[in-house]
Amino acid sequence: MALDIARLNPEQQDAVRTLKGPVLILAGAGTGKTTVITYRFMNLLEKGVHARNILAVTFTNKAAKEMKERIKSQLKGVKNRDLTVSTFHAFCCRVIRENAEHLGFQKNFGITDPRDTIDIIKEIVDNRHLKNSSLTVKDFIAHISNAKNALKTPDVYLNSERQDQQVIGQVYSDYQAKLFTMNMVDFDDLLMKSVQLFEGVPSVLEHYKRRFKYIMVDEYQDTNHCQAALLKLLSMPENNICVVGDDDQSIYGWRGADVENILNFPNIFPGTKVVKLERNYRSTAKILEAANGVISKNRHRHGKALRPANDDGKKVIYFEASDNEEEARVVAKMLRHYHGSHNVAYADMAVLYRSNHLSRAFEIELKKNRIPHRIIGSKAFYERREIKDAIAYLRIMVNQKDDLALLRVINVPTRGVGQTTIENVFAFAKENKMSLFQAFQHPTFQETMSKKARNAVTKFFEVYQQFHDKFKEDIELSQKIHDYLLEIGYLTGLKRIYPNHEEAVGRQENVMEFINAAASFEDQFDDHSLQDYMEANSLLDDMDNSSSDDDEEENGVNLMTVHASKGLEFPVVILVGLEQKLFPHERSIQDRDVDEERRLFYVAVTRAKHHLFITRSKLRAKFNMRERTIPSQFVLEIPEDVIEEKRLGELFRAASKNEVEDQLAQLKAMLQRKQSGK
DNA sequence: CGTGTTAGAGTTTTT
DNA sequence: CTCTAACACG
Repeated sequence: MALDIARLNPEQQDAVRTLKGPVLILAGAGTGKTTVITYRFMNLLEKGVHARNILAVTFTNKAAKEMKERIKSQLKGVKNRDLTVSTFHAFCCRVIRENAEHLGFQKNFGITDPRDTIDIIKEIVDNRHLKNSSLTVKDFIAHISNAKNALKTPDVYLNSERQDQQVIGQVYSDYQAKLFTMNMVDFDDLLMKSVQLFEGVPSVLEHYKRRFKYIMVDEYQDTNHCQAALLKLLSMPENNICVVGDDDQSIYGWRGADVENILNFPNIFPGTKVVKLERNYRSTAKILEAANGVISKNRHRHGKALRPANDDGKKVIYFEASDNEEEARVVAKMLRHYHGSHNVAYADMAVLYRSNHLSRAFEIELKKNRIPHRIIGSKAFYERREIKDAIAYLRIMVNQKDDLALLRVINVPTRGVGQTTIENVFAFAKENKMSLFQAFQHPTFQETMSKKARNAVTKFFEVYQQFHDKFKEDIELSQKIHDYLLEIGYLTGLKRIYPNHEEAVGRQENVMEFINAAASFEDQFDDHSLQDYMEANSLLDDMDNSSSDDDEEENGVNLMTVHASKGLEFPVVILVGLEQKLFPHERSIQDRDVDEERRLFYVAVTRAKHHLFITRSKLRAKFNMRERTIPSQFVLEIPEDVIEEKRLGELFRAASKNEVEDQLAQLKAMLQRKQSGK
């Protein structure tokens, strides 16, 4: 099928047609960025470039998946195996795994979850008696992460003249040592070690350069120093690199993203062709005027304005609730109103908030009103204790050096391995420089254990060994996981861990759901390897909660943070909690970096296609208290002629027929619930 | 060794 | 309010 480039506007065509050399596409929100990047990919294929030689990098799994699907639907001949469209982290993970030996790691290394990092740093702070240092565990973690993003090794800190830097260096270096002995890496390591690998082993770099002759990067404004370095290494000297981004949507500065990467791109890659996409096909003119008006308050921009392709549309509506209960009630009512009177599907509406904890109030209210909804980005499922336990059981199966995982499961359910045994095994492992896994099985150590503990541990490792072999067999992965968790006593043990019958059943269902997720992974990727499944799990991003394929939820209102909404669009957007100290967030005000918050607000506003409804609560619940609030400065920055404040009575016109029917259905549902409840 | 209770602390955003 | 860590008891 020929590519229909003619339907693109001139700037878009220009971007799609420029295939050689460095290209910077400055694409405002809703200007057809994804279309351009996908078309350009396909144009490369059409001009004879092999799919194998193209690398496309995105930030989220969802974006990667979407792009892959768009390409595959247009070009049937492309094989999945040849397409490299992945996130930075997934790509780097692959690179490191393929070259683990160069870094001294075993190929089956694991990826820490953030909780592991906390535990490790805590222990280090303890050992080094840094409890009273001015830096908290959190601070150390942040410093280490920033260091990695900036490609700084522990030595840089250890060699510093400043004492506080040296302390960070010590913790950093201990942390790396600990990860190494556990054969694990963290998120930032994936990126940093890839760069170190490319810099340190030219033949490896050469290999990937030969493979990936054309590179495309989405959301380039969100790259950090490390990622930029990686791309430069890979693309030099031909520099067939095309990056797409929008400096006005740079919202990950706190994570090390450096807007300078996109601002300076033409200087780093001389001869860059710059294409600006400003024509917005998404939103109404009024919504764009609101967005443009607010973002123009920022300095230090590339400078562009969104030009509307659509009609004026409605004004932005602003509402001040007296307290958060009322805010939630009004939002629910508004959703119903749009659904009933404007015929908008619930799935086409989104409730956006600055921080996660605000979601709760709306969740409760929507449940009460029986409005179908889903919360995107709550990793809550994976945070559940029983899921973490199940994962730990699998982690130790993949990587025997994973002390943290073993520690987590050795006594879950309780097997008689108590604190004394744990302390002893730690000491023994340390003395003999071995992993806990080895120590537990060492005859000398086993003699020191109580009979009860010894029997339990022996049984544990017997089952372990049995399944260690079995996992190599080519049987259905989900089946193997199920049997393993059953045999080792975890599935049945849940009843003992949670004496409350109902709770035990609920937890068990969750674990079963987790096992089912493995089945759908198998179907999707035709992959029965436990290691690959675990890797996919670790690299899951919050948008990727496919675990709930509930129809109710799939077709429901979308609740998410503004960060999570980037890249998405909705006919109706409800933006809540627009209060000073909440949005912009208190910390950004202290740090005098309100600009990034303003960009975040800009992102939120530009998600809306037709209707934008903004709320604030005059009283905001905080812990147990209620605090008086001030309207967000951003609301005041919206040009007056495109926003109107409404009072409670003015919000809803006479209810339409649809709406009445809707409410009737809701009443019926409530009645039924009451009856069945009694 | 295992479990239950209580005091205390904490809410930004995430690959 | 909610989640966690420390502690005391059986």
